[in-house]
Amino acid sequence: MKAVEIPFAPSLADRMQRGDLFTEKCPSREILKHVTSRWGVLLLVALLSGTQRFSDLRRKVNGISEKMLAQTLQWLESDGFVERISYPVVPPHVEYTLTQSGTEIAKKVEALADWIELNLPEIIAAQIQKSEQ
Amino acid sequence: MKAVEIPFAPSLADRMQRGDLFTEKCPSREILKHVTSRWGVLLLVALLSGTQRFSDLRRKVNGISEKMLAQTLQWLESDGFVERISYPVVPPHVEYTLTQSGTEIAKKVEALADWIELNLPEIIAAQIQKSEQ
DNA sequence: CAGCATCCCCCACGATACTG
DNA sequence: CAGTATCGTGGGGGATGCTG
Repeated sequence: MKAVEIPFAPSLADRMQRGDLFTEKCPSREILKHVTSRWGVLLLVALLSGTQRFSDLRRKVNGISEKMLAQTLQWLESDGFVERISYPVVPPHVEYTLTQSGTEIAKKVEALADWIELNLPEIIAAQIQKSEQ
Repeated sequence: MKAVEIPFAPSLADRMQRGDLFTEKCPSREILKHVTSRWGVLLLVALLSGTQRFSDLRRKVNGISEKMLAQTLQWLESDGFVERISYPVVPPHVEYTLTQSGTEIAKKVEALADWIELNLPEIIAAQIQKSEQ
């Protein structure tokens, strides 16, 4: 477990003028990386359906490997977006649930994903047009 | 220039039950990859401020290399999110602008980024708490 | 100024095998 | 079932140098 680094607090002024996001080593970029990662996006959206087990998620998110599932869930858990509940039984039974803040951010991510799915036809059409000109 | 692949059309039924996003090789995942890529996010948000030149963007998005700037802009252009306008002068003058659909998706991305910046204190606090327990 | 070409590195990720 | 450990690869991405 890597130690948490000292957070640097951006001034309110910085935040007002559209943020420190554009700054290197801004802590937000790290969170953003977890959330917008290839599997982070899909897991957050998947978890909006409610509490699910490890194997449920593995089945639902097509193409994810066990390694990346475990790792991404750990990222999201460490950011406080996902709560992991392990029942001491055999065979093991572990459940994953979105926290309050996890639900909030998942909805933002879902809005993005939904927009893309909805507008996919036009996007593809634009690509084809470009390739033909 | 790579040929555009034949788009496969997901059935409406699939779309209704929360999408083909969970399917491997879904075209949406590719778009999502461009948009949520490390630099894609930042460029989209940066371009919400209006038309900007290559070097403007390079300065604004701290830490990006010329290579990744050019490459990411090409991704976004090929998806129809960014329009590239090149003026035939020397020295070269090239401008980048969000298209209509680019503006829409950029706003979704911005909403996500803003949420993170706003809630960063709580997120960091949650991380610290976890590391101490 | 706005790139493209080239080289190179690192790590995200997949595949496989093993465990409590 | 729900993971860890290990190994190998691809490509994301940086640095540098060259052009119109």
